[in-house]
Amino acid sequence: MPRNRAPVDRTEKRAEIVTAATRLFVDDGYDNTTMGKIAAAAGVTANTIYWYFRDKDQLLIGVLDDVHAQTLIRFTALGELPLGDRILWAVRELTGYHRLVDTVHVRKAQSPEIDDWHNAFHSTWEGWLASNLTLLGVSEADIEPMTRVIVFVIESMLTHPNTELENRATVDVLLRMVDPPTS
Amino acid sequence: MPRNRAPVDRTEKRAEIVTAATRLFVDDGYDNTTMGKIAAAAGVTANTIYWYFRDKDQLLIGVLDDVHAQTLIRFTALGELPLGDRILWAVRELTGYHRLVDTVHVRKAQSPEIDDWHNAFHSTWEGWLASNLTLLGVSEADIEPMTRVIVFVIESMLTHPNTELENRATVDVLLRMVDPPTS
DNA sequence: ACCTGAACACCGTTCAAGT
DNA sequence: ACCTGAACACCGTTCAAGT
Repeated sequence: MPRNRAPVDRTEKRAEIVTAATRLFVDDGYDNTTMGKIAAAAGVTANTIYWYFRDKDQLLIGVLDDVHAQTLIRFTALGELPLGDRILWAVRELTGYHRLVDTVHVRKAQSPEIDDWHNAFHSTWEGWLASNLTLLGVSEADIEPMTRVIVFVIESMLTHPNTELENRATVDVLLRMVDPPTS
Repeated sequence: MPRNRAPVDRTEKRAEIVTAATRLFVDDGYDNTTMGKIAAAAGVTANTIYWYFRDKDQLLIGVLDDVHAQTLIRFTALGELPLGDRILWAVRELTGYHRLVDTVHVRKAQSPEIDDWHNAFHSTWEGWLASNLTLLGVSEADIEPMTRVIVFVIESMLTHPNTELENRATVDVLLRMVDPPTS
């Protein structure tokens, strides 16, 4: 019996649970998804999930990490694009996950781990945006508030779905903050 | 026995339940607040609440209507102020209700009535903002997306608490969209 | 009309017991 | 180490019964 047999199985089983939970959290929402449904979709019983995750919130973090990692990979694979196009790409890519966004905002008040995850999420994207704004010549003092505004608008665009045309218009007026039209 | 005795009592009892629910939803969150706790705080048993509200979501709507109505009254009582100051006032006033905001965003997917309430809320404030932007000379085509951006940022400011100084800076750069600095 | 005690169906989580 | 059946505590909601 090879020494890495068990660990590999464990990783695979964990991944199956995360995959099942992701689909259910995304489609039906966190509250409507019972541990029993997730377990059934992963081919185990509800209490087995607790061998892999401390509780339902830790499973949520597993889902968030997975979704975020995959999004980061695709985001990095994007070629050079103007800031507005990158933002629209991210909105298009993440709109399907709007229920996860709302759930994180509710549950970060209950779970320190989800609060940490949420803070790290904001740090990651605010850091990326800040360096972009610097490159675009935004003054030092404006970087922080502008970064906040842009992240806020992106998050809200996810949770308040609009048409592609409306999103384009939203991002256009938003970036006029950064790069005012030379009238 | 006066004919309006019962209706008056009913209104008062309903108000007591709403008051109790408001405090608990705001302080502890919707999920952590059981019907039993609300009932105890209002001096009844849990099932009595169902005589006044169809279910927990309808009680949430009762709470939202109450909080929103009171906020509207205070908002109207505000004197003439620049747009930025009015926005900061609203943020200051509503920050304490950030858990309600997040809860509405999660539950509007489950309850058509809460979805309706949320849409009406956005309509009210986007309408008010749109007329303000028109007065400030914003072009017809920009009104709608700018209104969206401002409402999005206000909502996110509530759910991502910052210092008063940070909020001031956020609103300043935000309104540069509306009124670009004459450089 | 209004209120209650008791019950129902369900859910997240635990635990003793198996392999 | 991994998994399960059974149980526990709890919750939103219902209902028959009272006044």
